[in-house]
Amino acid sequence: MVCEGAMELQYPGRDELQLVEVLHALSDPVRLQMVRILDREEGDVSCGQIPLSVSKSTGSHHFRVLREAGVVTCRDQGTRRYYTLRRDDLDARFPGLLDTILSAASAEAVPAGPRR
Amino acid sequence: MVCEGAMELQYPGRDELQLVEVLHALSDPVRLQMVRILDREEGDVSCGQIPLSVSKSTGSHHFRVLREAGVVTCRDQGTRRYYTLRRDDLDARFPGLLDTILSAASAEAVPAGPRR
DNA sequence: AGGAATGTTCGACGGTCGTCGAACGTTGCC
DNA sequence: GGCAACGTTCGACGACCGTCGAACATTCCT
Repeated sequence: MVCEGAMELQYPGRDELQLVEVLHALSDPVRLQMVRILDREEGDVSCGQIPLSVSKSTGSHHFRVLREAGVVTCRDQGTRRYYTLRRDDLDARFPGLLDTILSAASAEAVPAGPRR
Repeated sequence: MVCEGAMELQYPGRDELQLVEVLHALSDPVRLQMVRILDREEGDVSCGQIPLSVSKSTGSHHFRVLREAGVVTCRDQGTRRYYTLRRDDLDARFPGLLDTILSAASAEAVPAGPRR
């Protein structure tokens, strides 16, 4: 849709971030992958730019979960919706959490060849 | 039961820990609370010693999830089963993850009265 | 205006999850 | 031996989750 016209998308404020919600949002392989890409790309990534292993609608759903958990924000530009990691808010509320999880994800993601 | 006699309980080895599984295990309020208590008590905690907000069987179920995700180990002694956080393994595989999450949980857990 | 591109929403589906009480197996103590 | 304490297992239940295709809304381009 990239719609909602006058009203903004809803997501929790910095002080409303719930640890359990964030952990749950990141405990899905697809969503974790999304977050890793958002991390690498330094924001400004739209749905279509990410090579998703699921359908369009499923991808949209996962982005919504991330948004409602407070992990990402989005901003519309033309027909695209760009997502951004809420680094500052996450760091402020749960210091080090995002980085640690991203590091853990990288450390684990050694598909075939530990040292290369 | 506190049984299984000749065979040990199954749980993943250090190198088999999956980030997504760990995050999922910790994304439940009851389980996160369990882990927080195990952290404070420095291991050696049995089911019955924890003030659970759920029934006995549900508590047992959650401990199993934690164990199968590789977050805790257990050891039987008499009629009791003592659980322990797998700190070393978690730290080795996902450095800082456990501490960061525990800190985040503490930081967040200020029910009514930020500074007290 | 018309059409293409992008992303959301809406059922619908199967599977998993969290919860419980009841039944059971172990262990330890009278 | 018998009984109480402890924790697990077994259905069962409702709720939620991940997935999809189809339909829709918005924007942009020609």
